[in-house]
Amino acid sequence: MNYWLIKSEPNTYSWDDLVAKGTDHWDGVRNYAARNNMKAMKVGDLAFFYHSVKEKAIVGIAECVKEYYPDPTTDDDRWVVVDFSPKQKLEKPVTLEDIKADDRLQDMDFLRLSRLSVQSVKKEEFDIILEKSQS
DNA sequence: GCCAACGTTGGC
DNA sequence: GCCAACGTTGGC
Repeated sequence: MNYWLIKSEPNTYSWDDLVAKGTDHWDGVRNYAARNNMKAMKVGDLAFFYHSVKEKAIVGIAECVKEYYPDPTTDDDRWVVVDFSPKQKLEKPVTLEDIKADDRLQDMDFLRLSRLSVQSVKKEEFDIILEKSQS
């Protein structure tokens, strides 16, 4: 079981959009590092859903329900998508500020590689953030 | 709205 | 295959 973080601008695609759809593919990734992460995802893996730009907060947890397959939105066979379903909404969003303020989370890819749209999260980091969402 | 970071493109 | 130019993302 692995943990991930996926980012989206809520204006383009929000947590509520995923909830409304039930299950949806995560398309539009055009970055090799992000794609490689998607290829590594397994069914049952969990991903934080982060709203960038305006909210700058993790708002929910999505579960990978289908492993990677070719991106239906392009003919270019380099790109793939995975399917997600909403798993649970966080009681309280965990903001970028919250993450920056926690000494234990300073090494996250999230802080170092702010532009990577699909990134991996360590189990310890996942647990810490989950804990923050409940306090 | 600005600008830094960084990934991608394209000329050589 | 290198590297400069360019475009995009996303925090501030």
